[in-house]
Amino acid sequence: MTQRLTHTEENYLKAIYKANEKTKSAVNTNTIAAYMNTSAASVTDMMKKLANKELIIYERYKGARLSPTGSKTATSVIRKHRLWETFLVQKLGFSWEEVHEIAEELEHINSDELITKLDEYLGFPKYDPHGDPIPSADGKFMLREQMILSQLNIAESGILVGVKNHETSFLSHLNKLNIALGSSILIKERSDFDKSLKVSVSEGADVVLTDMVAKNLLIRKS
Amino acid sequence: MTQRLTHTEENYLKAIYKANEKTKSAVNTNTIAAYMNTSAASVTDMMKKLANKELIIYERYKGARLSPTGSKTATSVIRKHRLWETFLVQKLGFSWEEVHEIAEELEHINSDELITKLDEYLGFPKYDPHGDPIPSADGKFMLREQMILSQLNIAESGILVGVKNHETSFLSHLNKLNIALGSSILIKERSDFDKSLKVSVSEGADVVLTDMVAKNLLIRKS
DNA sequence: ATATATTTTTAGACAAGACTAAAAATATTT
DNA sequence: AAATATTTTTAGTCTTGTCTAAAAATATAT
Repeated sequence: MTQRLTHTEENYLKAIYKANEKTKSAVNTNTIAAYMNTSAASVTDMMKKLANKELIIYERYKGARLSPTGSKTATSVIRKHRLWETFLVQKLGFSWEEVHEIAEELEHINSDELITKLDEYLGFPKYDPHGDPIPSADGKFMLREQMILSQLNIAESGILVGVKNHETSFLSHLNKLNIALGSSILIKERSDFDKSLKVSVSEGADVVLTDMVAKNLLIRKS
Repeated sequence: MTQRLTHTEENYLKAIYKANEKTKSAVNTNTIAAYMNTSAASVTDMMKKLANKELIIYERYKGARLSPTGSKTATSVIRKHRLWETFLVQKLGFSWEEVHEIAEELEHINSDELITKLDEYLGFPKYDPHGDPIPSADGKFMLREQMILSQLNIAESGILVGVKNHETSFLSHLNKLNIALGSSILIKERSDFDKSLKVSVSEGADVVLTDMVAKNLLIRKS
């Protein structure tokens, strides 16, 4: 008896889910407000509604955490988002920095059958175009061994499997550097001064990555 | 400078467009209320809002008609609906009676680029899975020569190019009779009593169609 | 052409999701 | 531990889209 939720309710659940991934404990009102780009007062209002619907466990002044139902809903929305992003890139030819906004709308389309068929059509992908894991229908994520590029030593190399930052500007920056999912990155030098790296990408020309960039690249050691 | 509209506003515009297709003149409040499955009072409220935004021309007690902008918006929503229906059937393998509801949601996704790419991906289809014409980006419909099956005489035949009724029950009925878009239908007998037809479908076994069914089948004479 | 019926609009309310400003609770300093 | 700062909640409004009941306009029938 999954109740039908509004887009806004679904987005709040997603925000709590994502905030909780990082902090682990109950999520603050202000944190949610930042995620949702709204006021703390609005968040409090919504927390009461979601608690009433038993989607979250909420205690005044203590923050919120997802109930089992709420968690299921949140992962289902994330699943839909990531499957749609995969569709947009793999089938329609969008670039990875163009798909987030559109998927933000598509993720709220309400049809289990649609998602089942889309998943099949895409060949049951396990990762989306940014390398994020796509949860299965029952909410399980396929985990993988990964580390941050900055943790590699000189002469070590890795395959890019994901990015931590999804901003258009960051992704476009990677495009310009010819860095994409699957690229092989070999560390050649590290500056003692600012930790910037000289790397070669897929056996090609050398490029310089600031530490800020390197910290946002997830690789599998190779 | 196309303003961003709510789903509801878009649905009202679509309703006015469709009602106007039939009646040609300004559309009554009650007619719109029936299309939207809401009260006349709500319609009046919305008419004021849409008139304020210059999407319709509205006169109290006289009804509404679309402005050029309103008409453009309505056709764009219809274009999106029909492209998505085509996607659902051709790519995801849905049956023609399953796609309307899902497309009712998808038609409100807001991205011109998405629709351009989807159109291309589908091979620029001119008709959707029910045989309805898909308007081009500039709002033009591809018309075709067609007539209603009931107008055929004995021994004449036609190719099914569209259906006038989109209800699930009607479409499932056609499925059972093995009638689909492209089927060739040959009239063999007509009952004087109730106008029911004995026809053969694509050179196959004979089936009986009630007049109610025959009136909803659009064919190209063959 | 007057009475009756129908259609449409107005008036007043409500729920959802948001806001601002002020009050209350909790955290952090000194 | 008192004073100050921060966070969170409450109170009161607003907008959107809806509703019902009553009033006004238009259409139909006698």
